[in-house]
Amino acid sequence: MSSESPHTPDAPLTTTGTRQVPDRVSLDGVETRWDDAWTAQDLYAFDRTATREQVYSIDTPPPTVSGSLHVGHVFSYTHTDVVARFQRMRGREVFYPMGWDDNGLPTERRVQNYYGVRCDPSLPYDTDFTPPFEGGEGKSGPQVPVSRKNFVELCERLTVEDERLFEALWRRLGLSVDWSRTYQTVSAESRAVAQQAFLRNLARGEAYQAEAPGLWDVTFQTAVAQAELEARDYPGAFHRVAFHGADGPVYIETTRPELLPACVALIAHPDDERYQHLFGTTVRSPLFDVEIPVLAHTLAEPDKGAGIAMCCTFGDLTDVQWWRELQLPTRSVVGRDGRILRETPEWLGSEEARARYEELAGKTTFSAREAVVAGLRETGDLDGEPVNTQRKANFYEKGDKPLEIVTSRQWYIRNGGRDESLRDALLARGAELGFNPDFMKVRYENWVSGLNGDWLVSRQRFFGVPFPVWYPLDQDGEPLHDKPLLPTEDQLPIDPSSDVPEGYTADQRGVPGGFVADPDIMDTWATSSLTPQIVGGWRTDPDLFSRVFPMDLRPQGQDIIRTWLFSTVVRSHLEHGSLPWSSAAISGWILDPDRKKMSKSKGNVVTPIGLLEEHGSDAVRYWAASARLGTDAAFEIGQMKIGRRLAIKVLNASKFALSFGAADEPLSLDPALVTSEIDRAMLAGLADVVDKATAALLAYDHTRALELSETFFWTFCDDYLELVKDRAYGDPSPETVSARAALAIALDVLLRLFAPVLPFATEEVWSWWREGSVHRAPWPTAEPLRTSADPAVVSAAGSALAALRKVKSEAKLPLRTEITAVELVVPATMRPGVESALDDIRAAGRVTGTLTLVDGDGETCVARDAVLVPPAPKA
RNA sequence: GGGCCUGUAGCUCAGCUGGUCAGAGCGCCGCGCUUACACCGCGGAGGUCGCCGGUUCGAAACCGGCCGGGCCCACCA
Repeated sequence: MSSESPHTPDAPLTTTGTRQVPDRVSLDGVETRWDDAWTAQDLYAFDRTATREQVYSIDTPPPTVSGSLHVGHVFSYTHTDVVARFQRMRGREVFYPMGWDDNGLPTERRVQNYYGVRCDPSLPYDTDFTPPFEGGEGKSGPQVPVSRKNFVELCERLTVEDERLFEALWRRLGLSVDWSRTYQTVSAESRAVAQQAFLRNLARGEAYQAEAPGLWDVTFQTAVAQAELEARDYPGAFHRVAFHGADGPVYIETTRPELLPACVALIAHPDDERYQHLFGTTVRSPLFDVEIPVLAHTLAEPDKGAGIAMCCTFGDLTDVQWWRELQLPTRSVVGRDGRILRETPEWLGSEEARARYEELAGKTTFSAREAVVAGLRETGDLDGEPVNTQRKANFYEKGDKPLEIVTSRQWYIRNGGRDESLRDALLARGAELGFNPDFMKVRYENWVSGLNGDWLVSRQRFFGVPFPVWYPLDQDGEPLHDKPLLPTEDQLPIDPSSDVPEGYTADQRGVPGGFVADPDIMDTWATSSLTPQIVGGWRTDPDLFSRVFPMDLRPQGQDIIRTWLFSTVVRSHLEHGSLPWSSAAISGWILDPDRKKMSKSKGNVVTPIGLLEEHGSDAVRYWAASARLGTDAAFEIGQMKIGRRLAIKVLNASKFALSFGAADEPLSLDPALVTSEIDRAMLAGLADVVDKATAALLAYDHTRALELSETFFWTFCDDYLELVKDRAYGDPSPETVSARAALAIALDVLLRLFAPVLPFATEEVWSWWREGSVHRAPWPTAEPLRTSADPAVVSAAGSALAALRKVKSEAKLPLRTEITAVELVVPATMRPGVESALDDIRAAGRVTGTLTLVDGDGETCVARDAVLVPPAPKA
């Protein structure tokens, strides 16, 4: 438990013991070694006695387990882990769980194929069910129907294996998740939370049922919500069709002639001169001979098509609006299977029309269109030939056929789409939420402002969280939808298709006077929108919930702001009257080298585990941490190599800095021992870095923090370390002690600065000379490092050293070449710094003779008239 | 059509609210096994800061327009 690792922010900087630095350092095997150690220590376990003020809670996105993790996941989850580690070191008790999303279409399909089963909610639960096979791929063979409960059990069985692999990857990546706190979106607890939240929405009138036209996917045979729409190009053709008016034909243009029998009006703009004389009159439709009114509505656009539109029930969302606002009749002809309804409608105007219809009945819209067009040709009502066009059609994001609009009974949750005051309240929530980067906020605002209806939460699928609702059946066996039977909260979760409502017996299911289950399941976002409640124990552990909610951070991708982020805000607003979290961190995409979004399409997929094995986890994390939030990043192996180099440099520089003095002699971290000017200047510079890096991390700018630390570190290695190493080697004198203490203090701080990004390398070094874990060590503060010295002393001395090195480099001589005499031209601003570090400069530059300082006015030091004595060739 | 982001050395990117910058790393060229590191070190070359105007004493940075890239909404007659 965490109590073993004190992490007070004010821990003294004076502890140390003996050192055990390996002769050869390496990153090989650090990932598994430290993951094992951290697990054994329960290093990242959440201490639930912490108060809300002490806690930093993260609403981690649950990855879909039936897919596979890709580089983009590694990228964005690293961002979150950097935040988690930083906050933990700052002394916050970090609540960092991991969820698995196993509730959705991808899992449903995978289970079907893997076990050769198909969910049929009407079946009873079979306690001894054994699937026909395991490990199936593809869709071969018949599928055995099983009850929903059996299906869910199979799902849970299969996903356990996926989850194990996912966890192994996350552990190797070094995510500091509390692995005792995982959740599944399909678990009983998740289902119970989803059902309870729904029942509360229902009780407060925020959830309601309505029979209304809505977008419908004919392949999946389910209703689809606005947030799941995708507009895609779809080939179509304009057909110019004649309606028969009293004064001759009225031509309209349509891309959906098969909807002709569903036509309820012709509509033109009220100001359109061409149609003034027709408003208020009627025409008759071709082929089907129905009397159709000609009406005016401002939504009709005079420059589109013929300027007068055929309104059908329903061709598109504009039709729905006209139908509603002009109170038009309903004449549906497309069924839920996407085919023309088999029953011949009664509104058709003649025997001939009925015959025409019967030819269409049962056909797909595509075939029906061909038949209607043929009919129009025959009667001469098609003017000219169809003109091909590219139009946009709405698709379900997972579907491949354009959506139809059909009337159905569905559940909705209010989200401001039809209610201005709720919309304003949700916009205010968005304004209250700290988006990182902040421009992501406008995506939220645009989406909420553009909502045109409430949130459709019911889906006509089988696998998912069922609505906890039954309906009584009247004496005719018809369900009474307005008198739902509901379970109590303590009965949850329930499956209405196998559980029985209070006051009924199982044999009354489906019989007149009995009851029937609501057949639908909830939208996957209806569960996902409750991740804070699921993981925080809202239903079963109010004490925990009060300590973690409202949470601190929601990390996620920008593509699901309109879905996951928004729906979570809606649920929290309705249930708790607050935001679900105070901040959101939005990660960008990973682009492949061609600047395309890295997708799962073959060719540009790199398996994450392969990356981690090849480059090391710290290296991959470094690449991820080098990209700002909200910005797309290139998949760059080069950046990982730089990260690996940095991690190895940390190892080597640390080994060196710890090598001075006897290994069994404690190293002091007391700043009071640091007396030499350049040492004090180095620490002063480090103090600035600590301040700026801390501020950057608090602002969710991990990139800037890393850059600051890294830049300092390389200068520290290349200049400072070179300058002081001779002094540090010496016999203990105040100057030697100063150098050693400064090195130890700087190392101690640098390791902690790098710990969030390079958890393995820093922990490795920490273990050589410190107790406990660097990841529970306090985040460094600037105060103990602050001195009166000017950080510029280090750069001045560095410039002087560079000048001496350059002389040797240009003479093509080794750096250990001695300089017996040299003039150093020093800019006035650097003079004090160079003078104060002169002994170190001489030592590092191997200046054994005279070194004369001359005033100069450049920006760097320049060495001239150097007398070089090359080292004797090696024997 | 509306909105957001973006265009800086061959590559990946820094350049915070206009006045040391034209920068870093990679790559490239040259040199060097220096008692931490050759999974390294040192030195060097490389750019009209997309284009055109404007504001200003001064713009890569601010404003307008254009061009190019990415994304989100709207567009189904």
